[in-house]
Amino acid sequence: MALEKAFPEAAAARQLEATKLVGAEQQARYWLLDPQLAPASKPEFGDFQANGALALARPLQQPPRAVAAAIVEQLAADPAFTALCFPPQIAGPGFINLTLRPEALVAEVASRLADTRLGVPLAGVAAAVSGFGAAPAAGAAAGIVVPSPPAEPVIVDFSSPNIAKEMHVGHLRSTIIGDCLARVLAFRGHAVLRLNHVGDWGTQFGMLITHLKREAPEALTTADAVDLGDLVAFYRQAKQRFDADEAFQTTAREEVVKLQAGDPVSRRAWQLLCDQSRREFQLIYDRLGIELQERGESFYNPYLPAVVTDLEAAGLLVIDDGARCVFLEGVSGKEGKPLPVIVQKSDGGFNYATTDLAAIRYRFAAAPAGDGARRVIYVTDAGQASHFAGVFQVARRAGWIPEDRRLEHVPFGLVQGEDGKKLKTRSGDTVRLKDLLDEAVERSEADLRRRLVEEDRQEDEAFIHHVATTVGLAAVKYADLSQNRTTNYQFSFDRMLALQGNTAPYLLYAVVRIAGIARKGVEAAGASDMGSDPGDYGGDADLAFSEPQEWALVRHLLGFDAVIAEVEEELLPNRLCTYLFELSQVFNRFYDQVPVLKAPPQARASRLALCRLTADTLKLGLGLLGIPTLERM
RNA sequence: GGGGCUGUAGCUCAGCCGGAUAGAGCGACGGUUUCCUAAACCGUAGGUCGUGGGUUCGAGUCCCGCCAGCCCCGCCA
Repeated sequence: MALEKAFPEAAAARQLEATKLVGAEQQARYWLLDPQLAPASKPEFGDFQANGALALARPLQQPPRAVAAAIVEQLAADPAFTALCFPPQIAGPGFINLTLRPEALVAEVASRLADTRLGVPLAGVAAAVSGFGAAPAAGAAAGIVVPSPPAEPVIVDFSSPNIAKEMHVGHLRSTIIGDCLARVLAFRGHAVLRLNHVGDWGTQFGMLITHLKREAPEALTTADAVDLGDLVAFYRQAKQRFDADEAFQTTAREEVVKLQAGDPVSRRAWQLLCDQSRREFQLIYDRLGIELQERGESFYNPYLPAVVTDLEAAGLLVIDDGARCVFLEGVSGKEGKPLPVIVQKSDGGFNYATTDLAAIRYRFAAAPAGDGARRVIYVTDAGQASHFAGVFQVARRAGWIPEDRRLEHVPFGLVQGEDGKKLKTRSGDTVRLKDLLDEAVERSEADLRRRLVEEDRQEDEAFIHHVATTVGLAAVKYADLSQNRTTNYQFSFDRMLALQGNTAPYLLYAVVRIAGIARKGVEAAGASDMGSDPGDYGGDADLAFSEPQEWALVRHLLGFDAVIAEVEEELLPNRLCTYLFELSQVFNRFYDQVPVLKAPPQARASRLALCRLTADTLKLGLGLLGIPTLERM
């Protein structure tokens, strides 16, 4: 955040001090030490704390507090620093506590109010604008310093359901987390390619087509001859036959070969099945407000042979038991033998590892023969961690990943039921995503209707439907995103729809409260002669804050950009959720204890401005989570 | 057998490249409404951070051992 501009100063001063205190021969070593500046761990310590003095004490052979004192002396001599912060306090064993001057905070609030990006820089612009003393809004005000957006895209590979199957809870996390990460990256100014790597190729199709030829041939020639539910049943039967019947297996494998070779009849059947599934997936995506570009496994079919050729040329291929493999370094399997990644089966066919390798190769290859990606992110369950580790290693050794490009697996844990086991329906089936979303919305609607009765409110059906849908879907998304991605999480309708706690309804309610103030503010403004532009309640006022709850809100609001930067780097949406939850809590305390509309004019204008900035921050933050907000609920 | 992830309050979980007295929500108990939606706010109780070592001025956080749970491991994806 802009407030952290104090940081470079502190760092420079400390480094300067280190130079003086140690001999020249040791300078280089300490030059690289950082002052360990971090947000204060407790409000009474101020805004930031620098812990670097403690680490320096030993090498300098001086008491930590003496080192801290020397640093503080340097800081005090710096006009830029003293303009921003009060004189630093040395506390405890040698912590340096920094407190920002109110004027600095107010100035930053004012600049955020004028900045639609709320202080979040566009990627690549950060360095240019961050010179000390530059007004944070300077970039925006000077009119788009933005260089042409980077041509190299960031690819987010997520959702990835399988054709001829319905989406189930297993796809939930990938879809929601991937969408959120894509939104954050796009907001930071990256060109984002959202790829849906659907399972539309391979053995499963041989199975299905072979089975349908006997059971329901019309499905292979006529669109929608059987509905998707039946198709799923056929798929299950096909799988059973495949596992039990050797002759069927052979036929199915031959069918795959025909399909991959482009046999017109097989292709036509495949196309029909894909179209049908695609429409079904799209219903879910539309409902969740998620955009995706489909590029399934079949897309990489033409590139599969080149994978093998490349690996062969790189000298990585080994034929083992008739299969072409690359043996992994540093990963030993059974009996100490290195673990293989099989890229071509003994029957000559390719498997999913080959497809994943072809995808990596294509995605990093320069356009137009590839995507030329700068960063590729895979959002899949943690169970595939070793698969991706292996595939990534092969891709690196093959030389497909240029220097300074990033390739990351973003794993997530399982969705579990409240019994701690994998989520299932009462009858033991996997839960269909559609049913899960339906139930969330139904429960949300029931809650709403109960409240309307209790509060004696009248709302029309359109309102009820809209609110119930928004809240229900938001609850599902938020429950997923607010959890640390890497761990399994327990799915609970009751918890996610709770009106209090770290839930979507709680956050949405905070936005609704502010919207209420805005509405009333505009009505009141119509009566008096304050400005009547509803989008600008108090924005132009001179800001002045006095109450502790106002300052708490100010300080929290100014942390937004730092959180976004963190999510972009760590790819952990729950950090943003925690921030927004805390912001809502701080706002609710403010709302509870500080009157806004009934305050005297000067305070009122400042408080309205704070409300607007809070609402904007919540809306933007929730938007990045893929959650739309409401004016009333 | 090898590898990965996880173990923090009764429950669900945070804890941001080690930092000051380990935080929140739910649940429990007790308060707050002439006032912008009380779907809120305030307070109390509750933890030897799985366990044993180690590194460090300082460890929930890093390293090693052990215990428990989940997941992955050659021609499925």
